[in-house]
Amino acid sequence: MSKKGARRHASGGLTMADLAKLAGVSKITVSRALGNSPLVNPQTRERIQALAHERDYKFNISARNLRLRRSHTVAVIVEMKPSTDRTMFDPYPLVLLGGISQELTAAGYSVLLTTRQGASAAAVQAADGLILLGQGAHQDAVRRFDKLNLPMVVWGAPSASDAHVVVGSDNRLGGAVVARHFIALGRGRPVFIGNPSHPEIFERLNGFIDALAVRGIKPLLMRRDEFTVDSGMDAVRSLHQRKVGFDAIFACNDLLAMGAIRATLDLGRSVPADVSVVGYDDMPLGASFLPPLSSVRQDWQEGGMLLARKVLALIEGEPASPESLPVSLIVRAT
Amino acid sequence: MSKKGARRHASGGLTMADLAKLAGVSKITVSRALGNSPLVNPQTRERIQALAHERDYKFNISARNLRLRRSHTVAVIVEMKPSTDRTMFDPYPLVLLGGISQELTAAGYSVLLTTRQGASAAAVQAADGLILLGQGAHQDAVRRFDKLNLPMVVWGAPSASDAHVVVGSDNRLGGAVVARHFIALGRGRPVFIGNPSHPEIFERLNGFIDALAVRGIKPLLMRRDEFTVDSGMDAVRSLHQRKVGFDAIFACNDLLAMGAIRATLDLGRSVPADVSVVGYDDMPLGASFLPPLSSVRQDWQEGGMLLARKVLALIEGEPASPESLPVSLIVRAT
DNA sequence: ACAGCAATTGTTATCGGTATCTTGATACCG
DNA sequence: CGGTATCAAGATACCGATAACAATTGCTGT
Repeated sequence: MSKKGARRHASGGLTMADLAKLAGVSKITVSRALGNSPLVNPQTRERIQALAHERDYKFNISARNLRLRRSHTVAVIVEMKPSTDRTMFDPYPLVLLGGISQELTAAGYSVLLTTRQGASAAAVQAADGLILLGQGAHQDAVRRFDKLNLPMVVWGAPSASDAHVVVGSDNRLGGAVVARHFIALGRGRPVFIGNPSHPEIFERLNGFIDALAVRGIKPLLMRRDEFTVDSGMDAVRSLHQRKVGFDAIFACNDLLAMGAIRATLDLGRSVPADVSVVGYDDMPLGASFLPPLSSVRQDWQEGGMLLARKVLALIEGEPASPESLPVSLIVRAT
Repeated sequence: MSKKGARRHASGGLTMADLAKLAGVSKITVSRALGNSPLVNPQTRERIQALAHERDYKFNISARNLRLRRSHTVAVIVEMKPSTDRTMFDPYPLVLLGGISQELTAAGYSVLLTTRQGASAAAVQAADGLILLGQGAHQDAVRRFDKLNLPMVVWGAPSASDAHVVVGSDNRLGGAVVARHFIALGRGRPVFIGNPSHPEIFERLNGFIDALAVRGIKPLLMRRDEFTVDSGMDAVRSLHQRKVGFDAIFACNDLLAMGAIRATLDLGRSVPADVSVVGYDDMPLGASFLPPLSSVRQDWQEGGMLLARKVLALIEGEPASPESLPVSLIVRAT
């Protein structure tokens, strides 16, 4: 019973040696023909390629990998807990993945997707390079993968202390852009909603604070750990209960922003007349929200592609440097 | 310049032969020790494992794969166009992936993520099995992968004609459940919004129609290709312009449902007093929508795990049959 | 006519593991 | 005490591709 399935895979196909025998040449000639090497006669090449196609010959990648000592594979390690984790349900990592995948594929590489736990599962070691996604990446995880001694690129907020190539969008700029927007609108009592224990969000907060400081404005920090609509509503209600005045809200995520707007409206105040609100991530839904949400947009797709290009560079032995991607403020109705 | 990076990867580590020399045994003994084979003396095993750890020995997966003719890898092929494609920006495939990944990892397998274009990129051939995600999967793509002759499982709507193992959530049931909900509410003029050229959505529509037919009710089909809020609003406005009466809406996606609700409210009608609305997918945001959205929930996580289990079964040569996952109607305020 | 060169193809070794078959040593049995 | 069972470890032969080097052929130039 277990034979059938296994055998189909195991010895289903011909090898180069088989093809060689069929074509009356040696294996190496077959190898060269299939690899489009200039070392074979064009006619021979044609003949062998045709034969290979006809007989449905399939490459044995493992053999090639072994011989070439290269797998043409990059492992992408994602923080992906099955629990109620943010990362897992957000569409963004997927877009990031899309960018990575697109770029790697174009370069003839494959993507080995792994979770942190699964990363021990051997196969990662066969990769030519590593990409780390997920906010926790900076702390302990990085070290574990460091010692694999593979070309590695990390997505996140760069910190002075790390020695690896970090690519991320410019969160500090994101915060600053919003701050300047508020200043331009003449807002003087801004609130920041979010969880600054995430390095990326910490950066947003810092950019926000610093840019506001230019005008002597100090924002209020409403720490909220969840990235949900409810959490955003709760934050604003809590402000109200404490009778704290505010005329602008920077939520570090669009869902929080939506919640904040809703709670603000519920309290009888107008958005944007009384309170300006800006979110982060510019999720597709934001444009259809009522009122249409202003938000900071990150180019995830491009981020993924950049990550991919950096690993590829490292794999080729070329240098690669950390890089921050610009973000843009999309001003809508709020 | 290109040497440094390449070399680091290529010949950085020791081989079993090296370890063997160091330990004064033969390489096969090392192999056994590291593989926890009962064929070595426990003491020897300890000693070798300690040595391996100390010297930071790294397995060469390619070599093992070649010898064992197994890669312990499953390729997941995703429809992931960089264009404005639905799949790419939806969080659901990621959840599906999460389920797959979790289950495969637990079984000691890795996930090779590939897009359709990239699927030609060699590495797929090295996989022990295949999982196809993405709505287009049924048509042409399947055949291409069929001839790889690998254990394969497809996510989607089962159709009588296909010969492969299809796993999906029970879309027909999803439609039926909504129909019964409307019937129970006494609604007699239901509308379906969505794009039935997707096989999965076609099923939802059919389930909806059939279950309504029991009461002699015929729903109106508002075909809309985009899965967006705007598209949902547009559908309802169009109904209104054409002066079509309706008292219930089944949108094949939550965003469409939200748009439909908004447009309905804009037109001065009440939800749910005048019009009942049910969406599909039960996205997290739905619960926070105003009014909280009723929706059909699919268990994507479980779906992913099921897909994984089926391929694993096939890989082991065991039989596997198509399967539909139950869905559940989450009744909220609409 | 023969060295010299280019174009093709072949021979051999090797990548780093593991399966199979043997061998050596020790223990156990009647 | 001879013979067999048991355990531990080694020798050898692969898995299927490719690199390095070698060999063959035909053609060129002087």
